[in-house]
Amino acid sequence: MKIATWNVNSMRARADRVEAWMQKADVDVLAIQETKCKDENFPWEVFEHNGYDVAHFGFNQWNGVAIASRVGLKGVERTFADQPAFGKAGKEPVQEARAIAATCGDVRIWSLYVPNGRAREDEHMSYKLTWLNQLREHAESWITEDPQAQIVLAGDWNIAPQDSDVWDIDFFEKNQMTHVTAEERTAFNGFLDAGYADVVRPYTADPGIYTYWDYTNLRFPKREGMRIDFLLGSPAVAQRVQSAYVDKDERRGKGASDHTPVVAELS
DNA sequence: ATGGTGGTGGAACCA
Repeated sequence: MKIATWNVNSMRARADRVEAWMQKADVDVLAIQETKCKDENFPWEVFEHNGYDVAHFGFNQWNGVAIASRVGLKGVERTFADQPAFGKAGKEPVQEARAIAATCGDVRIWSLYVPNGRAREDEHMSYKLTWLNQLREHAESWITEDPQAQIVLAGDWNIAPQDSDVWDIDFFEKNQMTHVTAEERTAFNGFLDAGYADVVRPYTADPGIYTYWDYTNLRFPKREGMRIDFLLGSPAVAQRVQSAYVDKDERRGKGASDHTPVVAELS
């Protein structure tokens, strides 16, 4: 069973590339982030024509997550319990379209788009940390209650957990950038402490393997990327992993997303 | 070449 996660940065703009990639990669399940559309604009046919069921969750041009599967798609859940809401001053806080789950085959998959903290002192940073902590509490309880549970937390985590996950940690510290702070890393490591494992890193341990390159500043040709997209597996999933890779080719050429697909194959 | 983005929606915001 082949599982992938991919922040496509607009499902409409990326429809052809997503279709071609799914055919090439032959994945069974694809967790998608940043669809940037509502249901009425979602390109359902891209998936249906290729034999996939798909569930989407999106309100507008912001965020948006989906799961496509050709091994079943049951128990679709939108937002996790008590998912923190965000609202600008004077506006009603809303639970954003950042989490959708489905059971595909025998695995519970979450497609997650973790909030971007924007800046170290920004109110979005505390939102991000709270959001992650709330999710972690649930994720921890799922495997505490059932140690055999097969769960994959897939998505754009907007965190570089290790210094080697960015092209130059000194640049990030000097410019007070996000994604690398102790608070963000602690939030991410909470999932590892709870028993989840990054099932891709063991197969992609070489330096310079990233999943995201900013469109600006020629980051891709300069090889200045970040590893921020992860497949975290519960213990029962982790022991099934046979191989994994990051598809850097998908970042090349005209019309690429700024993120690459990240893939793991389970027995 | 001292700059160099892309998506959405139709200006400004987001990443």
